[in-house]
Amino acid sequence: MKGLCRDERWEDAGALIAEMVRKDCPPDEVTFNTVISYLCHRGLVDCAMEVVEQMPKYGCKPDNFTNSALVNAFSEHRCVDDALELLRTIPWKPNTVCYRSVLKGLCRADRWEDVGKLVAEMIRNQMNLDEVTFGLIIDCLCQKGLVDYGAEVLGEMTKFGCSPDIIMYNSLINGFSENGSVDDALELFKNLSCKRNVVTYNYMLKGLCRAERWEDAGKLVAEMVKDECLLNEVTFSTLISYLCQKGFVECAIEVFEKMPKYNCMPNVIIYSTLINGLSEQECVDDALKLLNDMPCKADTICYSAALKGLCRAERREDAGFLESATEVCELMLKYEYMPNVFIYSSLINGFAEQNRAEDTLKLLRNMQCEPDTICYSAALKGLCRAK
DNA sequence: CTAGGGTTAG
Repeated sequence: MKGLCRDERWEDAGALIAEMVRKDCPPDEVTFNTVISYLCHRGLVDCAMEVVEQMPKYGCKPDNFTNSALVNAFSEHRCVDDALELLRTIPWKPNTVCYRSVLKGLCRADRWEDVGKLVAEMIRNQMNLDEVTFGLIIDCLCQKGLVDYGAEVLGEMTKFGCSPDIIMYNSLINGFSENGSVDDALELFKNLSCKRNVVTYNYMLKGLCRAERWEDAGKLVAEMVKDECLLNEVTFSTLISYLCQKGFVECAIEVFEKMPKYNCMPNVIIYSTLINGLSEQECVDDALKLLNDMPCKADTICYSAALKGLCRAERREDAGFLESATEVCELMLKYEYMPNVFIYSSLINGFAEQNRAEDTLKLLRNMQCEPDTICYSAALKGLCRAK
C-alpha cells in the first residue's frame, strides 16, 4: 500500500483495499492512515477526507495518526484556522503531534500571539513539550527574521527539560546569517555545545558565500574535511551557484572538477548554472564543451543558457555563432527537447541583427511552440532591417 | 506496519 501511495497510484491503492476486503483480510487503521497521510502530503485534502469517511464502513475509527495528517494538511494547504477548528473537534485529547501541526501553520502564518496561546494551552493540559516542537518554533522564528526571539526560545525551553540540539543550532546559524550578520552566525558556529553536522557546515558556508567571504569559505571547507564531515551535493551546489552568481565562474569550474573526488555527482542544475555562468562571462566555447560533455541529459535550461552565450557572441564578433546556435536547436529537437519561446526569440533576434530576414521568417514559421510578442517583434526587426 | 523540527540550485 505504501509503495502504491508513494507512486501516487491512488486507483491501484483503492483496488488493493477492495481486494483486502474480498480476501477476508480487511484493511485496518494503519492501512487507512497510510493512504490518508500520503494523500495529505500531496495536497489532495478532499480525497483524504473522503477516505476518512469510508473508515467506519470497515469498522475503523480515525485516531491520532489520521487527525495529525489532516491537521497538517489543513495547515499547509488550506487556512490554518481550519486546522485549528479540526483540532477542536477531535473528541479526545489530541496528542503533541496534532498540536504541533497546528503550531506549524500558525508559525508560518506569523501568528505568534496564537502560537503563544496554543503553547500555553499545551502546558495547561500537561502535554509534553519536546525538542521537536521547540525546534519547529525556533526554525520558523529564524526564517521570519525573528532570530533573537529564536535564541530566546532556545534559552527558555530548558525549563521544560529540553536541551538545545544541532537542528536548532542549524536554524539559528542560518537565521543569523540571513537576517542578522554572518559574524553572529560564525560566533555561534564556533561555540556550539554539540557536534556540527554537514547541514551546519552547509548553512555556514551559504552565509559566507552570500557575504562573498571567499577566504573564510575556503577555510570552512578545509575545516569540514579535517572534521571528517563528508562534503555533499548541497556543499558543492552552494559553492558553485554563489561563485557563478558573483562572477567567479573559473573558480566555480575548479570546485565542480573536485566533485568526483568527494563522491558527488553534479546534477543538471549544476550544469545549467555553470553553462549560464560561462555564457555570461563570454566563454561560449567552454559553455558548449560543457554542454556536449554532460554525462546526464541536458534540459531546456541548459540549452537556452548555451544559446544565450552563442547569441551574445554573435552580437559581439560577427562570427558564425548563429549557425552553431541553430545546430544546438537541432540537437535539442533530436533529443526531443522543445526549444522554448526564450530560445526562439533569442535566435530570431540574432538573425534579425544579421539582416537575415529570410532565416528570421523561416524560424518564426517553424516554431515548435506558440510565438510570443518578443518573437514577432524580433522577426519584424529583421524584415525592417532587410528593407 | 502510520504522524513529527533543520540544507542547495537555473
